[in-house]
Amino acid sequence: MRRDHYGGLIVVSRISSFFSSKAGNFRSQFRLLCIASNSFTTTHTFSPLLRQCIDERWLPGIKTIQAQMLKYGFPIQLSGSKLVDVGLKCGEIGYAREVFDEMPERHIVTWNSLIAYFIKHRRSKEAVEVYRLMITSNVSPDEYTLSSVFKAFSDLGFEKEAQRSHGLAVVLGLEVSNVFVGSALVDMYVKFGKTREAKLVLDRVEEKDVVLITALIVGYSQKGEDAEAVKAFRSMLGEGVQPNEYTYASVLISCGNLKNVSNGKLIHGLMIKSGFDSALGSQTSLLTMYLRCGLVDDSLWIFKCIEYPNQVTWTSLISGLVLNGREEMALTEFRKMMRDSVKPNSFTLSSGLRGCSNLAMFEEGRQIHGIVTKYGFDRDKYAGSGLIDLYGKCGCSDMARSVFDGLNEVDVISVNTMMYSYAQNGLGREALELFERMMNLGLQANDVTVLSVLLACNNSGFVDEGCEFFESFRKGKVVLTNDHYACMVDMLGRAGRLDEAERLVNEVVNPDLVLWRTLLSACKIHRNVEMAERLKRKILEMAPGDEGALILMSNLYASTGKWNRVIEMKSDMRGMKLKKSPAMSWVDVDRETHTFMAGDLFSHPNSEQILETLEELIKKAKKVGYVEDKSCVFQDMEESAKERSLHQHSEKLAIAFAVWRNAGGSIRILKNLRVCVDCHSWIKIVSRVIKREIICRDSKRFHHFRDGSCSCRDYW
DNA sequence: TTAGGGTTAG
Repeated sequence: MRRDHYGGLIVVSRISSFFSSKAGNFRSQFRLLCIASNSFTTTHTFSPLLRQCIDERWLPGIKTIQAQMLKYGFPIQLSGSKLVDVGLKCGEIGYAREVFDEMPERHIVTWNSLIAYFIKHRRSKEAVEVYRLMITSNVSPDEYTLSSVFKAFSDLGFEKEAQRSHGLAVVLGLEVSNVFVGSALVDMYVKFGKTREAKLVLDRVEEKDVVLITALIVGYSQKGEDAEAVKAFRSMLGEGVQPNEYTYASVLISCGNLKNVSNGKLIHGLMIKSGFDSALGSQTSLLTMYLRCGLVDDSLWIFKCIEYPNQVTWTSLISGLVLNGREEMALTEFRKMMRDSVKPNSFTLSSGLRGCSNLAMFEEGRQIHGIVTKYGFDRDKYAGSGLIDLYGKCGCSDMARSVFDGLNEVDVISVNTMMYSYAQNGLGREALELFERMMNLGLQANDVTVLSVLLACNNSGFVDEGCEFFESFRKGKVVLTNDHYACMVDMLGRAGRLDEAERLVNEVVNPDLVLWRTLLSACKIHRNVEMAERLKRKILEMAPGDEGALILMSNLYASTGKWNRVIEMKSDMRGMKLKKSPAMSWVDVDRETHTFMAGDLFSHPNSEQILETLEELIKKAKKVGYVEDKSCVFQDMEESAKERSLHQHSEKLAIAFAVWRNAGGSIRILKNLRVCVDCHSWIKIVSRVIKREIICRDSKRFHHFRDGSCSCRDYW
């Protein structure tokens, strides 16, 4: 390059030829010029270069020129707006802010750009600070400012300030005339949970568009005002506004919550027609809708059509399958997701864990715990609650507690889960201590809290305490449901306070079958035939042929020796084609689940060994005092046959199998019905004989058998 | 040169 005192101009002309060239080329030439030429000495040289750098939003170039200009003492007369703009676009917020702060006057666009940058990067506090500075500098915000800043207010929960700015938007006429401002306001009120206000804003906006209406639908959907969401969707169609993938995504969730398949299918059709059925977000909602409506097959078909399911899609599938009682399939899908290298998040993990806890799959759950740890969700409240639930439902309250103590945030749900775990495992005192702590923390109790407290009292036999709690809950904020009453009825009923229990049922506005059946089962325990018959009539009026009631009656007649009535009941049941569901037990040995059915002695491949071991165990148990309790046999048969029938209960078979396989550790049994008195006393003795803990989860609660006694203290 | 909405959970 030629250097003379005209050098600057020569450089300029050369540079001009670079203007049309591509960015990369320009930049490398620029660097060369910086190194090779000391001709950057006139403003003529700087200006075009600077313009090019700005056009290319190339901050390092700008900075170099600025440094040069400073070096040669040229005044910097640059447009601050441009520099801020370039700074923001290059992500150099420090630089942009520096320039911004030095500007004596700022264009409104510059204010807006800075606010928008902070909001985009979720730095709401700084956005609001700039906005406040704007107001105190007497710069009037415009539609761009307001449509941005409302998001920051909702993010920070600044309701009062938000209302003042809303007032400003009204004064400026922007609330009505600018749909961006309107949408931002709707979105903000939705995030504050104020759908009524959001709707009022929407109604005032002159020209409604898809985003505005969708924001409101989202609000309704997220707040559980699902019927309103569907209504808003309909009126949107009526007004001729075309929904898009976001709209479909939200309204479908509401259809799912309403279990309104017909609407859901209609909307599915609209989606296909308008071509929005291939967007992942709306596909995921479609999947969720079908799952919440219980149409598992349809949802699997939808899932199959999704080419690249993401984390959310997988989670939706897994949680939906668990919701529909398809835990095994949910876990298979969970494993498939991991194989496809899609990372789970805390939602996914908690869904997977719930699948395990429903089936008390301890080993499988432990493996997911490993994944929870691997991805760093150990202290997360969602995954954590899943773990607490798992360990609670597997009978390991200690492990549940250690997860609970490690959480980085305790909320109502995690405390509830922990309390419920204690309650199920008969650790009532621990549950109540936690309840007290929760009150001290100022956490608001909800319906699950109330249920956990009552269940804790029920399962631990704290009847008087339970009644006291119940009375105070009645005066509290939580609306009591039939479930709460059922728990109390069970508690009073089991304690033999049948009249009180019946009075309580009569106090309920809409007593359901569960309540009456609970009372009936208390009659069975206390062998109150007269009251039971009265209740049976009532239940059969409500639900002719109710299986639960008939079985309870038949067992009650059997336990009071009224065999003729038993035969009558059984033939009635046969007439109605009702069959008692078979008693089943499941036991996990070496990560495999084995199923046993009462009375089924031959279908297991190891039947011979199982029966041998069982005989051995019964013999040993008898030596230390086990005597069959034949009152548990609800069939009229000879005494020896009764004994045989008792020996064939599914949990006895399952335990014998586990003992034969001699896998270490505790024996974990899951049962579909409740444990009978005979098995209960037998297992107590066996736990001492074999010196192993046996944990049995029946349909209602846990029994931890250890060294001859059970955690339920024989009260269940 | 500046602006708005979604899908998964206990």
